[in-house]
Amino acid sequence: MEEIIRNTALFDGLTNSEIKAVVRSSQAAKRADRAFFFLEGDPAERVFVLGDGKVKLSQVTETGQQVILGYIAPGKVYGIVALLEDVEYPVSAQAVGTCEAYFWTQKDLHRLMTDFPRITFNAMQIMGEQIRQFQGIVTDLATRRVEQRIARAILRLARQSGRKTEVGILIDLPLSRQDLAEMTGTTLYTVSRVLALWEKQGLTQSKRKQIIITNSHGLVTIAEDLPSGQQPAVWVDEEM
Amino acid sequence: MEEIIRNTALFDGLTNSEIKAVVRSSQAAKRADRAFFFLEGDPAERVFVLGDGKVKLSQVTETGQQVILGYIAPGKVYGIVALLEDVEYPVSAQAVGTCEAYFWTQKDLHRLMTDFPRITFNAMQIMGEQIRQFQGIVTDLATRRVEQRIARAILRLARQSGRKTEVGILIDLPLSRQDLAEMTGTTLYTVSRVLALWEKQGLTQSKRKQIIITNSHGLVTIAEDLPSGQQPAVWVDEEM
DNA sequence: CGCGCTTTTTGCGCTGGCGCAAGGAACAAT
DNA sequence: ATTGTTCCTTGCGCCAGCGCAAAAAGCGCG
Repeated sequence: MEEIIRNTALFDGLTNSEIKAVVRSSQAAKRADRAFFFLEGDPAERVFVLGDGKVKLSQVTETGQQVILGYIAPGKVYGIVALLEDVEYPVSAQAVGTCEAYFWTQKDLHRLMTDFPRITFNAMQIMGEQIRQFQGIVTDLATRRVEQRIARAILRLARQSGRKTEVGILIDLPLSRQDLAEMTGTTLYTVSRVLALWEKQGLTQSKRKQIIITNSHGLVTIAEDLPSGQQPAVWVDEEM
Repeated sequence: MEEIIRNTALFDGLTNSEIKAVVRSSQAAKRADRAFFFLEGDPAERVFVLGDGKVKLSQVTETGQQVILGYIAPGKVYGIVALLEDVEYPVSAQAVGTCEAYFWTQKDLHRLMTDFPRITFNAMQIMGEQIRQFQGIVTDLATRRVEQRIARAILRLARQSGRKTEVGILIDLPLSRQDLAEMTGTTLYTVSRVLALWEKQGLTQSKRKQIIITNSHGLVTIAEDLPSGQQPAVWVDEEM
């Protein structure tokens, strides 16, 4: 547990004794599958670091459509907006499978930040990272066609939750067609059809809530919209 | 000029003497129409506050398609990622008309931030704001149909660059159909047709690179996809 | 005022992707 | 095994939005 906290970007660069202080003011939170850590619109007062499991971040529109903004892997921070004053969580955070997390209240973290300014620096770094990521997603949604968006979403997931197997890179998440549709602004029907096509082309293998990339090269070709047969930039390290 | 800097969110809550120190380390930058303050991919080493004019933030895909991520109004901060170490600007910032801005180097700002921690706090606040905004745009792009997205983009612009006139709320930006298309992930043709329709319905009046909202109520109805005739939430204050 | 450039409009044909509906497959619980 | 539930597939019809092309309208400049 101290291990997780020590290796989190939020507490990067702290000394052992500083980490101790951080650990001391931490609290633990467990969630069963599908339980929420917080809901969109809740007053944001806790910053979380995921210990074990996966967490889904999503928004829901007035018409009830869900949008998945991303998944959190162990060691990653979520709910970081709780550092700011008087804000609400802009997304909901839901456990995907049983989860263990650590959290700090706004008050505790403010104290830690004054004691150890490095944390403030780290927090800004994380927020900057997020801004960049969302800007990229906006550009994706605005310019790419559906097949490309799906390819890019899968590659993004592979980079953060990919696990190498004999067959290929397994997306280590229970990821339904519906989920993928909600990440890419399309429908489960279209996702299903695209995955069926890719299976035929030998790019992926997919089962119920599971996807394996069997030819990342080929998938990258689609993701970058190359006229096929070109050298793609590195997206997923083949030798993970 | 001190006036602008004093009223910027980044320097909110500083005392007069502190503002003086901030002003002392500031530098001025002017740009002609269409000139760039920085390009996507440039090493990020300056944080800007716009004094006069308008600035467009955009990304370009490998295939050359431009995406407009937003416009900056006077008094607003841009390039704030330059606070972080070793990053590149994720967007380009281009002058729309002649612009005057003030900027601080990363080094200067780090010093100011240690001297006046309030600046750090403000910076985080701004970044949090941006994260929320982009998350909202992602959800828009993923779930709304074109007409709705255009309505929402225009209302967003109205809130930050709207000017009340006798006819209605003028979007105080030279905004072409193409620009609006690049903000909403559609084509200039579709934007043109939508604006023509709205003109007929009395919702907007549009000329070359200019849009006036003549019935914000009606526009909001579209933006929120209400079955028409319902009470919309407040989007743009009619009594601006 | 006339020329050239940029922006806008609109007709037209086309298609990518939507979404219903129905059936099948995988999993969980008893 | 049986039943219920959730998830996935696929045929089919449809239409929102794309994008070419060509013309019109504005604007700046000499």
